[in-house]
Amino acid sequence: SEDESSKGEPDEEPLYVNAKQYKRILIRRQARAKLESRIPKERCKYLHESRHRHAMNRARGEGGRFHSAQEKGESSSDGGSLPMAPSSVTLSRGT
Amino acid sequence: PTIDNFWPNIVSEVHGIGQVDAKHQVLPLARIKKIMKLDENAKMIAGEAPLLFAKACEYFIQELTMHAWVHTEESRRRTLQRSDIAQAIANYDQFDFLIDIVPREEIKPSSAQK
Amino acid sequence: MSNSEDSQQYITDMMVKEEDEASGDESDKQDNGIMLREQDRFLPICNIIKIMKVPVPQNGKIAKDARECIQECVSEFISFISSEAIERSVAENRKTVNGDDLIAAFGNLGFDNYVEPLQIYLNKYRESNKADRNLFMDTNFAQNEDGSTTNEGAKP
DNA sequence: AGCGAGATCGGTGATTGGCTTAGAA
DNA sequence: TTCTAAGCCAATCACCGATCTCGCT
Repeated sequence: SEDESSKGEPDEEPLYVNAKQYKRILIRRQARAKLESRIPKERCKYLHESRHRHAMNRARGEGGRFHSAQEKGESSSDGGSLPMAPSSVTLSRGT
Repeated sequence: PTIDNFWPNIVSEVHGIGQVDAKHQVLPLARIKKIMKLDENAKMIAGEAPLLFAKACEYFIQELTMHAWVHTEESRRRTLQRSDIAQAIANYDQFDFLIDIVPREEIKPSSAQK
Repeated sequence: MSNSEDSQQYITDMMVKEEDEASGDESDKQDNGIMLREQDRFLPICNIIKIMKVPVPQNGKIAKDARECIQECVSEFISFISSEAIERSVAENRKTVNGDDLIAAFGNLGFDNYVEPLQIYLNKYRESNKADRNLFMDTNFAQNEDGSTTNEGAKP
């Protein structure tokens, strides 16, 4: 029950492709093969180390969301660390 | 907003443009040019080429996503996933050039195939 | 000094040059030239997502796999059309790929739907550039000897 | 003349993860 | 039902666009 028609190409086409694209598909296949050695086989977890660290160090709300303005310094002797009690608290996002 | 009205809407949209706003494109022109230069035959590239591609890529992304979403709905899902795109590519011969990028076997089982 | 390199990335950002692969080889090693990063091969994922959300209903979701799939498809789209357009420019002994090469490539590869809107867009872009150039050169002379103002709507 | 590659620069939006829960399975 | 994974926030900094010089046609 398998019958990939034969040849030995990377991915076998379903017998017919768009006639206007066929030749270019083959040319592109060769071009990509030349580039293949320079392409990492898998995607990185993140693109930039600095941005990763920035995201990790950012102030976050209770729901894991990024939150604005957690003070940079942290030398407050005050025990209350909550930014302020707003009139309304975390609102669940209705979808 | 249907597939049949997609290109007619695009055409009337371009007519509505007064002056082409080269800045503030949705897609970065420098990145498009960089991708074009990956071709070993590429020598010089006119400034208008990345601009045309920026527009064309918007159309392409919208059209492919729109075709894929049809299959998302057919499967009674609300999350578009990779297999929907594979289906969309298999069902429209203008997407044949993506056959190596998203091979046929990526189509999830028990789905019709034209 | 505080720059600690992590194992996943290749090189930070300074000292990255660009590829230039010479010739003559199809066997893959590990680094035949310089490794390409995702930023070199793909358009930003954020911009892709924004465009994908347009034809999808407001409450619809998009899987991560699907975003990255479209991202790869777009790059192949660019390379596919470019390849055809470049070949046409070479065939006409030009060193520069221009918009007409691209539009011809769209037509030849079966993307007939793209031709009309892109042609209109290209014409408007060239007109805008000419208009801006003339305005800049003239600056003070608001003289219109030409009068062939093919402009349509003025932009307030 | 005009037009594009390459380098430099400064301004800015893409990148980014923890928690909730929609929704795939 | 179980439990994976998409959306949600906004601050930094890599990259994009603007601008220049220098080359080509």
